[in-house]
Parts: sequence; C-alpha cells; structure tokens
Amino acid sequence: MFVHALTAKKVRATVAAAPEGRALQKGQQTKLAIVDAALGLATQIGLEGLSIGVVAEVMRMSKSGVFAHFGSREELQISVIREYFHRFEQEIFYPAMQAPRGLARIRALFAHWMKRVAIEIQSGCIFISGSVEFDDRTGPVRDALVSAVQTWLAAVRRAVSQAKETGELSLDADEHQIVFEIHGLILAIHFEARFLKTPGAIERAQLGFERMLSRYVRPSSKAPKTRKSLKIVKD
Amino acid sequence: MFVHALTAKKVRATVAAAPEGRALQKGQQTKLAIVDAALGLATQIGLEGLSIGVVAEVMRMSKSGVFAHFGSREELQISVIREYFHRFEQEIFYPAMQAPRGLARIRALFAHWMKRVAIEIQSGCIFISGSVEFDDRTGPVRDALVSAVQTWLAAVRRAVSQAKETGELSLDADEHQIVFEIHGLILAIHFEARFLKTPGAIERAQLGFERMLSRYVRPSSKAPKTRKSLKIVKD
DNA sequence: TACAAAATAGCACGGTCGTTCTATTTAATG
DNA sequence: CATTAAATAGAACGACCGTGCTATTTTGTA
Repeated sequence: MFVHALTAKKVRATVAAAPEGRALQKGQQTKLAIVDAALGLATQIGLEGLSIGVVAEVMRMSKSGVFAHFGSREELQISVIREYFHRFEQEIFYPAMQAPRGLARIRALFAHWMKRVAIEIQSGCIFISGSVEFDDRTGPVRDALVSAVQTWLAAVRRAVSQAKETGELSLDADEHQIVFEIHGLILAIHFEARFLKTPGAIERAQLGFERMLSRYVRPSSKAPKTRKSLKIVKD
Repeated sequence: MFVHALTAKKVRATVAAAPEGRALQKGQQTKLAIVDAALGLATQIGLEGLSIGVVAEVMRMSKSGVFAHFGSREELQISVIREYFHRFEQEIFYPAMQAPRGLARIRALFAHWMKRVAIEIQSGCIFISGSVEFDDRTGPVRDALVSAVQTWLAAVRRAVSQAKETGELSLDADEHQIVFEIHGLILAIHFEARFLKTPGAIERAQLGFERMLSRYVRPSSKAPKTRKSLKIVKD
C-alpha cells in the first residue's frame, strides 16, 4: 500500500523517488511514460477497461515489455491510481492551500476542484468510474482507490472544520454533512454533463455550493477583518 | 427503441405484452426469467460485466439457448435496462403518484427513491453504473440508458414544477436546479455508502434534501389549508 | 571496449468472450 | 396422434485477455 500525504507540511515530491540528483534510469522513465499513457486510457474507459495490450499498442511496445514493469495488471492499475491522486494533489490541493484557512480555503478547494471537473467532463475521473467498478469487490486495487478517495475527502473536511475554528462557519456546521453535499454536487456534474450531456451543470453545482455554504456562514464574519487576525490559533 | 410512460394516465402494464388473456408461451416466460436473472447480475457487476455465459450458468441453460432469445448481447442489455426502468416505475413513481400534487408528492418521490436506494446500497443501480460505463460511448445501449434516466428525471422535475403551481414552492425555485441537487444527494449515497462503506449516508441525504427544499418553501403555505383547495387549476 | 545487468521482444498457454451453424429436443396445433 | 414450429443444446470460430518462459537487444559501468 502507499501512504498519502495531502498535508501542507512536508511536501515531498513523489516524482523524485530516485536517488538524489541522479537522472532517472531508462527503465524508470519509460515506466512513467507507461503510467501516463495508462492513466489517459483509464480516465476514458475505466480501470477495468484498461488492458495491457492496448497500453502496449499506445506505447508502441510489446505486451511483455509493458508487463515486465509491473508484474501484474493490478500493479499497473494501482500505479495509475497513485499517479491520478498525485495530480489531484498538485492541481487542486496544493494550490488551494495558498488560500488562508477558513472560508477562503474552502472556496479555493471547491473552485480548483470544479476547474478540474470541467476538464473531466471530457476525459473522465477514475475515482468516480472506479467507485462503481470496485464497489463490491475486494483486493489491493480497491484498497488503493478507497485510500486515495478517503484521503482527499478528509482533506476537504479538514478545511471545513478549520473554517469553524476561524469563526467563519457556525459551530453547528457538520463537516461530514457539508462535504457529503459538496461531493454530491460534483457527482451530479459528472452524471449530467458527462453522461447525459446536459448543459449548465457546472453553474448549477456552483449555485448549489454557494447556497449550501451560506446556510452555515456566520453573519458576524461578513464584515471582514484582516484574514490573519481572524485565525484562531489552535495549538 | 422503446417509449417510456411515466405518466399517471394510461398505466399500461408492460408485462401483459402477450395477446389478451392468452397465457405466455414457454419461450416468453423463460425470456422473462432470463432478463430477471440478468438484471440481478447487472446490478451487481454492471451492464458491461454482464456476460451471456454467466447468465446461462445462472439459468442452467446453454449459452446458445440464452443467446437465441435476444440475438445479441446488446439486446439483452437493453432488455435489462427496460426491465429495471419498469421496476423503477412500479416501486417509486406510481406509489408516489398517490400523494397529492405539490410538496407532498415531491416528498413522496424522494422518500420512495430513498427506500429504493437503501436497498441498492447492497445490490447496486444500473443507471449509476451504466452512466460511467457508457458515458463516452455510442450505440443503442447507451441510448436506452439515457432515455430511461431522462424520463425519470423529467418526471421528478414535473413534480417540482407542480409544487410551484400549487403555490407551495416559491416561483423562483428552478426545477432543474432542485432535481440536480436531489440527484447529487442520491449519487453521494451510492458513492459513500456503497463504495466507501461510510455509515450515515442515508440520513445525510435526508437532511440535505429537507434543508435544500426548505429554501424554496413559501411560508404562506405553512399553515395548511386542505390540500385540494390549494391546487391551482392550470388548463 | 568488455561484461553484467536491465529492458524489451517473441511466442505460446489456458481462459473467456460473443457469435454462428447445425442438430436435437420440446411445445403448440391441426 | 402426427406434424410443424419453436426452443434449446452442442461444438466450433476468431478475437482478446493476463501471464510465464525464453531469447535478444539495449543500457550502464568497470
């Protein structure tokens, strides 16, 4: 199994897994290229649809050449999940962490998430497709998927509870409930925009998000003091 | 293609497709049994995972025996979608139509939907799994899926707009927006309960539904007149 | 440059898949 | 009961799948 970071502290670049300074060996960099190609395929046809033969074809390699890098199809799938999660971190989590704790960070997380989803309307999301492919299965691939998703959702929850600490959200706001509803909006986008091709899904999710959130915003925090001074220092 | 009803008027039982009164031929009733078995499989492993061989095994028939009833795997899949939609109608739509137009009917629709979803946490839903399996594909199976889902969502939207007509929902309530958010809650249940095995998803969806709806409920209608007299006769 | 190690290719295996064709059994009908 | 049609079975097909085994090629290094 692999451990997720998703914390602002200790941002260790996963790419630099190779010994310091030394360039990647040939094998390692084609392995990265394979994972990249496989991820591109998996987002479109799903992790289950992913076949070594097709990946090999895309890579213009032999099946066994691709296979040797992973030892099994499951390991390839797990590598793809790992890479997808990594990009999730890079494109959504870390940028949003630039925003100050509290409401601003929640909005930043959602905004970046939406930006990503807008792309995934075309390309697909392996967390969502994986969730229906592996919902009643067991094994390491499912474990990797669940672990990645849980880590991500926990990060969003953390941002919400921090907004309670800063006093911007009322204390009876339940971070589980809020993240549940946000997640629902994202899933609805995928369903309506990607599957049904219904227009306007992005805007509807945006509207739903703002209305849902406004239910918990403490009016006192509406007149903004400086952001820094709003922070409640907790440990 | 097949035409959906989902209207209160002309409730024509799909089962009685055979000539009036005459009992089903042997072939027809085994075909129904096959579709039933295939539906049971498809809800768990998805429409794409559905294989004629496995269906034949469950039915204790030969592959070609099963195949002959449909002529192609796609036709089997479409039959499964048709049957699933039919049960959706029977278990959710028609019961909810017993409730009077307006808020009560919206709540009834959601309540029956939730009851169904609570079961599908274990068994699965082919509308949801199908939506990720066929989101960037073309063909008759996808068409049947989209058609069924659209029909269902349109029925829910109709119930919402009727609640505006009765005056129970404010006129600026957007039925597309409301159904979008309801749909999101349902999808979030599937994701969190069925995939992540997180407890409490049902209750969170219930809470989210009530809070979202309360945003549009006209306070004037809070003191209840008799239901009938509330109706605005339109056409 | 020589040599060891790593990377890749080629091939074959057993398996499952949807589908076709032909034979056989079962059911409906006069 | 006989006859015809419908229903089912059986075997085989080509295709694709993941995987293992054995060359062969390429790479890194002393």
